[in-house]
This record gives sequence, C-alpha cells and structure tokens, in this order.
Amino acid sequence: MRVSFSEFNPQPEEGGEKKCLNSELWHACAGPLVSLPHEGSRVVYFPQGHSEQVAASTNKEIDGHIPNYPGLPPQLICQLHNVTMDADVETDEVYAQMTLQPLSPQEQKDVCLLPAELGNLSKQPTNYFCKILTASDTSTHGGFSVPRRAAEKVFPRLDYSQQPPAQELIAKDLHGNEWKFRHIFRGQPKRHLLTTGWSVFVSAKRLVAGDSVIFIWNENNQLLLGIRRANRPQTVLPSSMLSSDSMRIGLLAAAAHAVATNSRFTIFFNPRACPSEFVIPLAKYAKAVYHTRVSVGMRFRILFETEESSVRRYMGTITGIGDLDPVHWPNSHWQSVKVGWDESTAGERQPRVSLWEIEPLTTFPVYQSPLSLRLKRPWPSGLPLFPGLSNGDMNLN
Amino acid sequence: MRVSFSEFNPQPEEGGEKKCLNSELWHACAGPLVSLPHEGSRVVYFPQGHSEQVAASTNKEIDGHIPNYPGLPPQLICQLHNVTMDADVETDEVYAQMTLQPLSPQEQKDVCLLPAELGNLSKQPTNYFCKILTASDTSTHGGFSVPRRAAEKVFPRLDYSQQPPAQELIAKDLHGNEWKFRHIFRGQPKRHLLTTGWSVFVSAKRLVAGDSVIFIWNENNQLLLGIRRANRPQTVLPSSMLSSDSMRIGLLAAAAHAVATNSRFTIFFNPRACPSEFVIPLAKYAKAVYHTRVSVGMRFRILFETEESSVRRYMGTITGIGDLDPVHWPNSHWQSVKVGWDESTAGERQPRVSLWEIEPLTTFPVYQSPLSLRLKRPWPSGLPLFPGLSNGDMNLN
DNA sequence: GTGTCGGCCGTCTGCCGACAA
DNA sequence: TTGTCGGCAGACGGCCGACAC
Repeated sequence: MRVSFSEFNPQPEEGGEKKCLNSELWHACAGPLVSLPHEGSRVVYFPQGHSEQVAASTNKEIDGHIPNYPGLPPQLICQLHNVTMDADVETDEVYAQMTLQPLSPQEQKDVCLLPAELGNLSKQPTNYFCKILTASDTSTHGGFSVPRRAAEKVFPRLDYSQQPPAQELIAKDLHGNEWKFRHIFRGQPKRHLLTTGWSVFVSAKRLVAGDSVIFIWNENNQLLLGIRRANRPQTVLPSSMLSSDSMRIGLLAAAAHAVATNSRFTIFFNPRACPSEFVIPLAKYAKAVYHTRVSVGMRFRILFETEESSVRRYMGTITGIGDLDPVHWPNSHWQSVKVGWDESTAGERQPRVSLWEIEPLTTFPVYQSPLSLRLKRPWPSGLPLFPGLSNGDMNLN
Repeated sequence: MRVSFSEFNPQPEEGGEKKCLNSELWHACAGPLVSLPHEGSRVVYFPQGHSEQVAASTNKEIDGHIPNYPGLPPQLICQLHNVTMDADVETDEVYAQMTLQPLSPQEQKDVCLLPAELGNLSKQPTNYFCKILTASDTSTHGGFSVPRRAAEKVFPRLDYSQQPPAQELIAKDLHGNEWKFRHIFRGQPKRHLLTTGWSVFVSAKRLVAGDSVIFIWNENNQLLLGIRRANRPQTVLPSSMLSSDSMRIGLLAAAAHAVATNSRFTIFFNPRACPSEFVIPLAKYAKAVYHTRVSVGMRFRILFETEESSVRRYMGTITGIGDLDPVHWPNSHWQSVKVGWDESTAGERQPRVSLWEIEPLTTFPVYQSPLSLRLKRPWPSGLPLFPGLSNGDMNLN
C-alpha cells in the first residue's frame, strides 16, 4: 500500500509566504530549549554572545578577549524585522537568520513594553519522535529500527490484516526533498523497521551512529524528516575564506554600522553550535534584569537539554556577580552571573550564565515592588531605565 | 613489487619548518598563472579585490557596490610577514594564508625598492601531470586510465620483465594522507592504468567527471597527489555563519584596524575562486603604474589559463582608463583599464583588467624616462611617489 | 522492546581485453 | 593512444528471523 500525504496539501509553504521551512520541524531539530523571538517584536542583541558563537564555530579559542568596537554598547535594543528558519545545505543543521534594526536614541528613551512582546514560547511539536542512531541503524547491513511507541504515535497506522503489514512512507527533509522508505512490521518478536530507502538516506546525509533523526507528523498530514548531528568538536573547521579575526571584527562592525546609519543588519543564529542565545526578547530581558533579585549565595535552577533531547533541571548556587570581560565589555549583563553546580557531573557545565537563563529560588514571599530593586552596579549609560514605566505598569507574567 | 618512496624521506616537511604543504604541489593545483609574493617582501593589498573574492565565494552578486571603509585607502602597502600554503579540509582546494602589516605613514614615505623584491616567479613544477577525469575514470565500473606520456614522465619506471608489469604507488595528498594505487601496464593495446585503490580515492574525494587530478614526482622522491575541481558555480554556497554583509565589512574593518593600530592582519587567497590576485608585489605594482605608458586604443596581450591547465595569450585593445567604482573607491588602480578582446570567444572574459596584468605592445622604442610618465589623473593622496627614487635607481628589468 | 548477528540472495563493484575513435 | 563497453567473478548490500539483554 502506497500512502501519499503530499496530495492533501500540495506544498502550501511555498505559497504566499516567504520560502521558510516548517517551523515545527525547525524547532524539533533545534531542541526543546531553543526559542525564537517574534517578528516585529523588540529584542536585545548581545555582540559578545554573537562573537562567542563565531568563535565556537571557527574553532578559534576565545583566549580571553573578544574585542569590543568603538561606539558599540554591550547590549543593543533592536527591532526584529525578520526571522527566517533554514537549514545548512551541506549538513542539514538548522539555523535562524534575523534582520535587526537598532532603535534610534530617541526610541531607546521611549521604550515601554507591549503585551504582545511577552510571549516567547518555544512551540515544540508533540507529534514527533527523535531517535539517536545506533550502529545497526547506520550499518549497511540492515535498516532502521523504529521504536514501537514512536511508530505508533507518528507514522500512519499500518494495515495489520496484511502479512506482513507494510507501507511506503514519504518524508520531506529540511530542504523539501522527498525520501521514500519501506515501513514494515515483522520479525520475532515483531518490530517496526524502515528497510528499502533507508540506506540511501543514511549515506546521502552522511549519518553516523550517534546522530539523531527526527520524524514529525505535521498538521497538514505530511511526514517531515530532520536530522541532528552529534557533537563532534572537530567537525567545526576553520573557514578558508575569511580569517576568524576578520569575522569577529566583521560582526561587530556590521552592528556598529547599523547603529550609526540607523539601518538593518543580519545575523545568523546556530542553535546547536551556539553556547547561549544572544538575541533575547526585550520583555524577557527587562524582567530578568529589573524584576529579579539576585545575590551571591542564592540558589537557582536552570533547564538543560539531555542527550535524549528531553529537558531536565539542574540546581546551582550563585557564587558571584560581575562582568565577564570588564576590559572590553564593561557593564554588560551577558553572562554576568558566576555559578556553581550541585552535581559532580556538572563539571562540564558552563561556569557563567545570564540572568534570564536562571530561575532564582526564594523561600520568602516573592512580591516586591520593582522600585525596591537595587542593582549591584549602576545601569550602563546609554540604556534607558524604561522611564515611561512606573510600578505596576509592567505586567510581566 | 612494492615501491615505497616515503622511506627515503620520512616526513621532512614536518621537521623544523612550519606545517605547510609542498610548494610545488600547491602551485600545480593553483595553476600556472598564480604566483605568491615572497615572505618578507612588501606588497600592495587591494581591499576592493579582496571584497570581490568574498563576494564570488559567497555567491552574493556584487550588485555594483562594494562599500569602502572610513580611513581605508584603495591600496595599502604592506609588509608581508607570512605566507602559508594550505588546502581546504573538505574540498582539497588550495588557498594561501597571508599575514600583512601596513607600513606606517613614515615608512610609506621612505619606500624604495629592494632588488630582492623584484622576483615574483611562479615556480611551476615540471615533473608532474594533470588530467581531467573522464566518465570512465570516475565510474565505479573501472579504474583510471593514465596517459602514456604522463606515466612515463612522472611514475617510477615499471619492471617490464614482469607479466604484466605492475607496481604499487603511494601518493600523498594535500593534507599528507597517503593513498595506495595499483599501477599496471596491460590491455590490448597496452596502456597504463590505476586499478585497486583508485575508486576509494574517487569516492573519498567525491570526484566527478570534469575534475582534475595532479600527480607530482617531487625532488624528495615522493609522489604527491592534488586535485582541482571543475568550475561548478553552484558549489559556492551561502555561509550560515556570518552574513555576507558582515564578511565584507569585516575584511575592510580588519585592514583598517591594522592600519590604525600598526598591527598585522590575516587574509585568505583562493586562487581558483578569486577573479584576480589582490596582493601584488610592490615592485610589480610600481613597475606597472610608473613605468608603463598606457592610453586608450593601445594594443596589449595578456595570459590566460586554458582548460587543459596550460597557458595561452589573448590579445586586446584598451578602450578606456578610469576608476572601476568612482563613488566608493576613487583613485584606485584596481582594474582601472577597460578592454576589448580580439576573439569572439572572449565574450566571457572580464571587461576590466589591472595595469600589472597586461603587457602593452609598443611598436616604437620602449625606453622612456620614468619622470616623463604622466598619469591621466593625480596620484591619490596618501600614497607616496617613491620620493627616494630618481630615474635609474629602479632597476626593474 | 530493541540491538546485533548469521544466513542467504541479488546487485553492483571492479578487473580483464575487445573495439573503435 | 585512450575512452567506453561486454564479460565475468567476487564482494558487499540488504532483507530475513534468531537470540540475548
């Protein structure tokens, strides 16, 4: 039996909208913790974090100093004009392209939060599964063993009156290319397998054991297929196009140029390669910086992604508060919190986080007037204190 | 019979010198027209040409404007501290990494040419061959057919008393990895073939018909093996790391930063992707700009590389002289000569060249005092007129 | 429930000379 | 001189249930 899904909805995503891959598939590949700010909202852009992504991608050790740039503040309030989800042509790794426009000095003074900007939900799809490939899955000797719950939840139901039950699946990858697989339920004990078509997919995508595949059954009755590669540190290779110094200067200069000319600039966000998100919704940022009281010794929790692509909590204690790089990026909120982790396995966890990444634990009543908040150091000049807001105007939650 | 060459010279290139691949192999892959300036010499760097390389590599249409950068002149006299020949890890395409330091304003005034800087020879090796792969060469059905003259010139001589004559060849690729091939002389009529080992090389390097392989028998009795890919314009893909705008700003900012701080910066030169060399020996530049008289209507010749990797002459006529981009890069010598080509097949040839690329044809006595030269427009401010030089001091051939 | 293996075909790889351009 | 092909033998791909964890 041949089951075709594309006939129900002949490529709707290439209709009126811009060419942009399926949002659910993108988020499934990006992971449960990754969220993208909304188009049209205002965000805070951190050149320092952007530099870290480039440094991580070029495999250039940060060696302590990420240079700053004359006239470029450590955080930049921007209008987010455009967000495009896409995937690398070579590796299928997902990335987001964002077009940012720094607010003018006048606009920066008039900042007040809009309710629409509060939403920052990562719409992680539910009708999908993600499996880490085993040696047998990637071997040429056989096919792909589908976990039973996954097959029953995501794949179209087999006709079990057949012997053996089987069907043809057609799945679209991140670039819209279709892949055909024979889905069969056989063996002793019975199990779901993908046989014919699987090996060509593995070799075409150059998958190895440890990489993951993601199948999504989306609302248009289409089967989508993404991949997520295992962290192979040596994969990142030095570009032979531009020196890493030029790249790091380039991203700073592009932002500074946009500030100076009140124009737009474009950045790429690679969720799987990037240590931390460096484009944060303005409301999330403001809430964390102005409405969260932190101090040394305070306990907090944070979310991390597990190897199996689910979410778990880690607990830790704040051990210090201060600039990550006081020389080049003074008065930055980027990873300004030094932390220690509860679990010994957390030795590889980053020793610094940003305020908006953590959830402080308080044992006493939470309610505090925002005006009673005292930052440990003065607010950096150039960023307004939201003068249009008084106590109670910011309904954050 | 197994012939091993590496035993004569166990990895000498990784001894005292820096990790740098074989110069002859690099030049053979780069092509006969590509030359690299010498370490320690002075060069002229053209940000405009560098931008063109990046634009060509990112597949971003130049759309007329390559932005300039405040304080960055269109040509920069630099000390060339370091030249490293290397090859891309993914594609094996050769590139050169150069470390440049702009001369200080004082040094720019004291520029005078040294005899050692005159040499700019491309040491193209002689004991090598380059073959464009046929469909049969890249098919899984068979091996590699070695042209007879090539095998006799480059490969170690076979023991023709054997039936059939055969040997094992070991060749090192651009990264120093060894590849083994069975070299046999058989068939009716007799011909040289590479059989066992060839197909794994083809698939590992992802070679297709039209690509070229290069075998070199170097002075250390080692067999070297390079590849040169056919021009596949769609191969260049948009990087998902940095926007092309950021890259173009970045290379300019890196150079400007080096000028401002009197420090070094690093650039990459991709000879196969780059429209024109943008780091030119100072002597070559000076000779072309000061000692070559050009005018509209003058005939000239120029060298081009043929498909078979040899050199041939093209003839043309100068149709205009002036800035390529008068708005962003005024008073630049970069591709300041508009030309027309004699042959109709030259329609795809670039319509502009730089002075140092062409050889003007004069039917009258060539000797002219350099002081009699008159440029069509004043020398751009900031670049000295070699004040230390008088007629006769510059012995430029 | 699922990862790996032995068994067993069938297809494709890869070496050979024939033949022609 | 060399690009492509038919022929052929062997290797590997790939589908199956067995079996163990």
